[in-house]
Amino acid sequence: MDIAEAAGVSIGTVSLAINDSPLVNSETKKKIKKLSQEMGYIPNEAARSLVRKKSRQFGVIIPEISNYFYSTFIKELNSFVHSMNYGLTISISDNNPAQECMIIDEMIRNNVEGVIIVPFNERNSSPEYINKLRKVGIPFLFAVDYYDGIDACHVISDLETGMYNLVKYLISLKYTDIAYLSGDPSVITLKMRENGYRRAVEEASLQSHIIRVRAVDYTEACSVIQDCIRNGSMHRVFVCPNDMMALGVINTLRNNGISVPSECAVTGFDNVIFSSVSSVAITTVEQNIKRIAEKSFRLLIGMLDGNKPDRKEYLIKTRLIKRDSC
Amino acid sequence: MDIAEAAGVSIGTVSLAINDSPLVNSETKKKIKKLSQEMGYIPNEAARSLVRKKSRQFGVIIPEISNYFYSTFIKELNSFVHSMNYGLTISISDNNPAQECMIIDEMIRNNVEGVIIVPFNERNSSPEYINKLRKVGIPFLFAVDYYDGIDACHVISDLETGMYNLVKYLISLKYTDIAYLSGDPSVITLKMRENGYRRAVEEASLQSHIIRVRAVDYTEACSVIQDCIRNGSMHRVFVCPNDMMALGVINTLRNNGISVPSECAVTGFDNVIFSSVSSVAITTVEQNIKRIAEKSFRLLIGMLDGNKPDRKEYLIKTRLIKRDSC
DNA sequence: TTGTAGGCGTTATCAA
DNA sequence: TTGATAACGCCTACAA
Repeated sequence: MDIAEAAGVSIGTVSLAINDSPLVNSETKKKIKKLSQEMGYIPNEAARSLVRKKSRQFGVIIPEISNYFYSTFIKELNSFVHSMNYGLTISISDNNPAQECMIIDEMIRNNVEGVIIVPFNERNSSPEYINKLRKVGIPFLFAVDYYDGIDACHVISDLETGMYNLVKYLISLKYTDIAYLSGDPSVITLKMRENGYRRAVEEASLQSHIIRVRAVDYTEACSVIQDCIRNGSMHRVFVCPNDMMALGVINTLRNNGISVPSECAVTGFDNVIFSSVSSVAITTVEQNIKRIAEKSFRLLIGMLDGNKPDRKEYLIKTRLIKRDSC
Repeated sequence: MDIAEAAGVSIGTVSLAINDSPLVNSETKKKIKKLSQEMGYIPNEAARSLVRKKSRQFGVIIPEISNYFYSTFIKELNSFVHSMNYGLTISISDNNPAQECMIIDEMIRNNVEGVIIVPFNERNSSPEYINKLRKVGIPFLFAVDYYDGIDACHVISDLETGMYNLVKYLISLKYTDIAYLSGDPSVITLKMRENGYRRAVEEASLQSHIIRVRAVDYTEACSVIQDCIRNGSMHRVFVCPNDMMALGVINTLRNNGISVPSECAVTGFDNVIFSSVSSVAITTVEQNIKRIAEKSFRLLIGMLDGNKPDRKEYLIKTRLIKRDSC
């Protein structure tokens, strides 16, 4: 550390000054800070974290990054983490358990102080590798979704109530023939939505129409609706578990000369950007991504201070957004 | 290191074994590996990088993450980096020079071995803080865009040729009244597109119609087209510098009863997902994001081995995607 | 208020 | 083929 000799003090004093210790004379401190500035000194984080046994880094794992929902989550989380003077290590599992396992190891190697895991959207039959985090004493939790069988808390949207309210709203609009495009119900977040639909429809003593789709995406939505049109098995409303599917439904309907919403109503879910960008503004349910990020972060920070979360499940309120597609 | 005593060997031998050194007896190695597995040993990266002076980490800076273009770039880059057994530190500048400056410091502190900078989309009047990287000897380059005045190479799409080819294609379709929605020409990547438009139109001796917009986004596109309709200053084709704007134009036209493409043609740029998701499939120009990521990465890897890039500018070919909006 | 010295977990250089 | 030991750069007692 050449600043030491340049300033004519010992290396220990420099360290104290750099870290703003009150022990060091303010004159000396000023001199050292000025010098270190001039010499472009930048401390070595590896050495620091080695001796302090703290990295001031959090880790977050997401299934994919080129997905507006996840990337927005990252954006929000990133700003919370930075506002507390922590760094955020972002890792992408690519919907792959093996990858996720590797990432966990990586995080441990790098001494992150806490991990937020956003599970991928497929069944993960054996996520027990996640327990490695507990073994080495790194606090962690799930956000947006969770894996069954891991003892950790999770922060997710109250999807069931969200969908329930949406369908209730449809019913209040006097719709009675309401179909739901549902994916694999073994995926928790899809199951929750489906439950909301079911509950609302049953309460109103309406017939439930669940159309199973193989994948909850745009293309699949298009082809399913194409089929419905061919078969004449149309419904007055198509409720979709996400906005991309709603968009697919709308585009397919319109391309077949069926007008939305006058002949056929459609709703989405998530309120990702496309909602406002569609040819007809889509009625949808907004997930409060920022709030999920914030809550996860606060819980994690709390766990660092030894505060165990007081529940296993934290549900974040959703918001019904009424637009023009129904 | 408790593995050492458990295995009855010295700590140095354990280190060798863990790192698969051929110096150590294969029996011993096997025993040590087995033990370290059982004991759940995970090496401390901070200590490692401290002594090796290598972090096996690259850094990438992007302006925002909840943007399909950037997040796709990250996705591609991430997989290249991981395939070479490096880690990728992803940082978000949030379109903020001060933030970008802090990130650079952070990367230096963390000893990353190379940095890829994706500049933000506004003028950066004094990006000289980036030169700190050079001072400490960390190789870096620009991708997707670049800042003037920094001596580094950049890997970007050949946007000018891309736009030129698109407009030539329009001309070959016998369109003659072609307007261009252009943003701030002091932004390099917008300027390049505009130049392409100009060149094609001039070569064909057509009148050029450049409509300046304040921001190159969806809302602005909508309001500009709304104005055109009001003023009766319509054109036969609206060429947009990106797909979101094209979507805005199309939706506004259709909502005003103007059919696309029969009355009015529209084109986009970038080929982000929306292109195929619009009510009418948008003719656009694809940027080869994967190729940009790959080339940037290869150059950076090369620089680690002391290979100076042989040029300052690397242009990646774009691809014209003919669809239904014209 | 400042200097000295030990140690964080690992690798690398010798010597054995 | 292995063991001992000195770094790596920084922080932190404790001593001065």
